[in-house]
Parts: sequence; C-alpha cells; structure tokens
Amino acid sequence: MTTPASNPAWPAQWLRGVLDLAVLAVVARGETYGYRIGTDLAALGLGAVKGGTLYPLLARLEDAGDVVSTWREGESGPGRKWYSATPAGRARLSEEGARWRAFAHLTSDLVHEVPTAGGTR
Amino acid sequence: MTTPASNPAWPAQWLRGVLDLAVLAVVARGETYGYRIGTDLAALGLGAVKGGTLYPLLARLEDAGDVVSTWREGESGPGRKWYSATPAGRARLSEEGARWRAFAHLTSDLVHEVPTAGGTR
DNA sequence: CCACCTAGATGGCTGAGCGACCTACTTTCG
DNA sequence: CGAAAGTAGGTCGCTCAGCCATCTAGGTGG
Repeated sequence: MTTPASNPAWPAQWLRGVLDLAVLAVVARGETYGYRIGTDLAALGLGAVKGGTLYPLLARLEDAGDVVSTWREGESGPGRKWYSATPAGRARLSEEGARWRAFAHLTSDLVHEVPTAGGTR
Repeated sequence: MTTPASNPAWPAQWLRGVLDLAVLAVVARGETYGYRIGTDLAALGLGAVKGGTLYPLLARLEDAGDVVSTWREGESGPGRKWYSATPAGRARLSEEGARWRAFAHLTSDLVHEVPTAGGTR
C-alpha cells in the first residue's frame, strides 16, 4: 500500500469538476503520460487519483480537444500514451482556471467561520 | 428568464460537496429558513440554488445533526421551517471549512497557468 | 378568479469519482 | 525458471448530489 499518512485524501466530491483542470494543468507543464500524471497529482497534494478516475478523465479531455495523445512503445516497461495540451486546452485552463480561483476565493470566504454571533447583526 | 447575466452560474460540479458547507455557514450566521438561504446564497454570489438541491441538502444536514429545525406558522405567507446550527454543526463548519480553504488554495495554485508559456522547461 | 410570489418537498435523470477487476510488459528475487 | 511486484493503460457497475420538472399550499394583487 502506498498510502502514507501524508495523503490528504480530499473528499471525493471536492475533486469533482476541478480534477480535470488539475490534470490539464499538469499536462500543460509539459508532455507526460497518464500514470505519471497520477503520481504527480499525488505529489502535488491532490491525493492518489484512481485509474478508474484518471483514464476516463484523460479520454474526456482528449475528446474535448484539450489534449492530444501519442502512443509510444516503451523502451523499458509497457507502452505509454503521451499527452500534450493543445492551444484550446491552454485557453480553457487559463479561462476556467481563473474562474475556479474566483470560485475558490468566494467559497473560502463564505465558509470562514463567523466571529460568533453578537457582533455585526 | 431566471438566468440573468449577473448570475455567476458556477458549474454544477463545483458546488458538489462545498454547497453543504456554504449552507451550513449561512445557517451558522443566525436562525433562518430554507427559502431565504436560497436567496442569500444567490446574493452572496453562489448562484441560484434550486429547491431540488437545497431542501434535500438541508434534510441531510439535519439528519447529520449539523442543524436543527423548527416549524413555525407564517403570520404572512406560508409556514416556514427555521434552521439553527448545532454545536456539532459549528464544529464541522470550522474543521471542514478550514480544510476547504486549504483545498481551495492548493487547487488555485495548481490550475494557475504555468509561467513557462513557450517552453517545455 | 387567476396569476404570481413565497415556502417546502419529491422523484427521475445524469455525470463523475470510486472500487474492483482486467490485460500486458518488464524487472526482481526466491 | 517461475512467481511476484511494479509500471501502464483500460473497463464496468455503484453511488451520490445537483438539476429539472412537478406538486402542495398559503397569501397578495390585477
């Protein structure tokens, strides 16, 4: 088991919707492949993303034209499917990323515990 | 049209999981009722939360012991179900809220477009 | 009277993350 | 040599929560 205590293990729901942006961001950093994206996301603190989540997600990203893939035979180990971000993908990352940051900021403020009733009311 | 341009209309997936915290935060500000929570959330920039989302969510919160409800007949208008946050609910808001802010911060950084706009550095 | 607003609630649909499982290739070790 | 483990990709059914449509019901105004 590679689930050390350092694993944040965010609630699954929280990853919904933003995980594709996170994956897109990782791919946008440079050509990479699925398995490494998974380990990279874990290293970045996103938790261990499961294969059953990651691979369909990558397929969706490719289907949407945000990434393109190339299969290359493995010199050591099995073949890998390398992914690169398309200009459209980078544009989407930029736009939706900004939107996500706005959403994250808004909700972060919202769920900030109120200074116990009595003050501003 | 109930979708004015001023409506942020965040992607539905983004609300997943954090919406209950947002509702809990609103309730924690003072006793209120479902319908008003909806309008408050909209005013706060969360978008118009649908009844089919909000009422089951409140039922879940109550079922989890985060809020308690009291029915009061309406002096003007239909009866209202008033909600208050329980100590357990406030504790959860504090803990999960902090966790959400950490998650929001992490992902905000992650999806921030990489400065290397032109090179596979 | 009817339309509309307020207020709460239900039920089916859908999409995405999860768990479990599978194929295939390579390296390591008993 | 052969089993096990690691790497790499993939599929399938489950579940959960937000969405839409719809319903009940009281109050208000044209």
